[in-house]
Amino acid sequence: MAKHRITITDIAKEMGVTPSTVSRALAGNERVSLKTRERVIAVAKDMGYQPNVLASSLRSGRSDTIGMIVPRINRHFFSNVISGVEAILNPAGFNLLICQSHERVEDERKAIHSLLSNRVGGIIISHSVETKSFNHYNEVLAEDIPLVQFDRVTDEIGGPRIVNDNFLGGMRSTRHLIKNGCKRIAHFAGSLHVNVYKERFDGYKYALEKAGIVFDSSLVVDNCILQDSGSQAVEILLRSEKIDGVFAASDFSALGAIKKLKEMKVVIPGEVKVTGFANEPFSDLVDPALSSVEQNAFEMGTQIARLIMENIGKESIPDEEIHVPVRLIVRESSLSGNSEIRIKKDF
Amino acid sequence: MAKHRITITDIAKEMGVTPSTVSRALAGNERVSLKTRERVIAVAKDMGYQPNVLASSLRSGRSDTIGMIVPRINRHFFSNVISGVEAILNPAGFNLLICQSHERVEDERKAIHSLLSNRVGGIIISHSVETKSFNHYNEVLAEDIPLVQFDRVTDEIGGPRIVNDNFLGGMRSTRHLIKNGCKRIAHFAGSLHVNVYKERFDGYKYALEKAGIVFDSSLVVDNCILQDSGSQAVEILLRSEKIDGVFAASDFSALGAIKKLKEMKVVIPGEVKVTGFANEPFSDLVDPALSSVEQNAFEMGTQIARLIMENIGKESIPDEEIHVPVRLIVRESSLSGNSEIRIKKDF
DNA sequence: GTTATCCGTGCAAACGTTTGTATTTTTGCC
DNA sequence: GGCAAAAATACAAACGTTTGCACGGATAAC
Repeated sequence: MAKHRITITDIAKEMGVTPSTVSRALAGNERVSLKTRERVIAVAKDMGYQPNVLASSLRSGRSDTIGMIVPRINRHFFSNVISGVEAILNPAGFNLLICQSHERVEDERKAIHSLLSNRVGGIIISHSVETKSFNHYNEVLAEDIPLVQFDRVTDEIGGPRIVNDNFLGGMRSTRHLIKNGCKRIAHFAGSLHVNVYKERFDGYKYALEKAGIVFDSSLVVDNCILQDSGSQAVEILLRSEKIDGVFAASDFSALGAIKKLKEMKVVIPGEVKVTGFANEPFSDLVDPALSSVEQNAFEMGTQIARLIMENIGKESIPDEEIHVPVRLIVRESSLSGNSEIRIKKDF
Repeated sequence: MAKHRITITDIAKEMGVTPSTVSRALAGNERVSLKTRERVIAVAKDMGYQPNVLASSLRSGRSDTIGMIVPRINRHFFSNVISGVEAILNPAGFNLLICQSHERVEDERKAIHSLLSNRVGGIIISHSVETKSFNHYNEVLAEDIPLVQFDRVTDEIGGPRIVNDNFLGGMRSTRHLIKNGCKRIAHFAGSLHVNVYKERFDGYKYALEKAGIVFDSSLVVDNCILQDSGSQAVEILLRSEKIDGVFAASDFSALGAIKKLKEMKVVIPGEVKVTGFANEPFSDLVDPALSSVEQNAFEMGTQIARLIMENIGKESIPDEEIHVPVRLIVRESSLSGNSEIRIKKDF
């Protein structure tokens, strides 16, 4: 029916003023008298006016939409970061346009283009695991719209990066296993060209070194972040090696390991202790409950949002890396009965 | 640096033609010669042209952005529906603007406004649990942009509704429990003003009736979809009632029940059998693994996307309710050792 | 060679805002 | 009451497209 949407021109006509006055009134501009401002707002509400943000951003060159690209939204970590971002952005009048890269660099490239076409005011990104070169970001940087990287980041792109303290998480997990008596700790790593996995690995090595344990590369399984690969890895490892601990860079591979170990009648945590990473919702449901590193996803999101809002309209964006603290959550899968007291120190 | 974004006018000047020709050429319009079309596309690519969708939708009145409102994105079901929607929409050149209502009707209202302001071409919605009146949708209907409801729907709003076969899910779960020997089956329901919970409840009642079991309202716990309420409910019930089965409308309350029952040393499935709903990722991780009703979220998403694309630009949108089949997944939590064969029929 | 037809392109207005500048109205002051 | 200054509003162009219509030139028909 009412195909015609109310515009400021309609309001202007209705009131016998010009669109400019209406526009300024709605924007709260002091140049129009308080009386008129109030009248305009009343009439606008009365007529059911919905501002056209397309026209607005076209004219003003500004946009209240922020683009966000994540590998997948159905991952606990990412969906919580998104919630954190929205918690800050929405009340401030911004919208979030969310894209998934599905871990594919091609989709990531497409998403970038789509966001640029939508003239977003800023872009928030966590790279796909496939992404190794970053020239598709040149356009973003050339347009100088703020680009904030989080979690999966690279220093090949300027601007702020906000990451978990993955090194600390890896170090603490490993140290915790050592304190609980592990001597030969395997590490299920992710792709080591991705910062988060590299840093978890570095933390692992560092903890070993600090404890005087010689690093043994045959205990490291690369590209092992899925449940299946965790199962396979632990099975293969146990054939040739004697291990008494597993620090997995992902809760999923840790889960796979636990399942396989149980199947093999290896006692957890008695014979092998296991820790994971990300504190997925399932980690306290498995038996034994899985120790894991909690990432403060929501808080990370709020920081990202604040960062991008700060940088909108700024000429140059500072290069900085912000670390969000992580927390080791100790559960049954990594406890040796006799050291519970000492572990408390790990929190 | 290059603050100036390339426009079709730039391309036109460069080539010595007019913007209209460029516009038509890029749109693949037959009215411009193939030769020119090819040249335009080449030059556009060469100059790094990014179409301005704001200007485009402003002028054309069409928008390639679809808005979607869900209670929360960090729920397995919803994030998978979203993925399904995107899987169809993105290749077709549409973008998805996702909003969360956080189960609050006020946020839902705000999201609607925001989407309308963004002049989306269509809206996909699953209502918040709080939403009981629907007049905030009048504006959407008045603008006649397609509105597709899914999962949590109401027939107070016209247009297509796409839902799981919740009745069937409830019926099958209950029947399965009955076939496995349960005589007194409790039901943990959600808010009964929400269609999905109402229908699961109806399915439960229907199955009881068909089996000649008298419905007993004291075995129904209202508003019981969270883990904690599941724990409490089972504890309270067992004090006064003798039950041997629980059909929970949510995996979370089923989980709570399982945890509490184990704590109370009640044997599952020996003394009490439990089934849930939604087949959350954790349901096969708990011990005993939880029987649940799988909702085909991704496929539902693809259907929603097709539906909304079909209806864009249409005058009137047909009122229809589409049912997506569900599947009962039987796991340990509801099996009586001696009837495994008969259960197969439930699939 | 004239006229009709068609093809390719140009012209200009429009979408709904915002915003710099101009104009009118009000106010204060002598 | 006249005048300048200040306040309030109007005017008009612009943002980057799309699109109905007009136009010129080539081809075809007679």
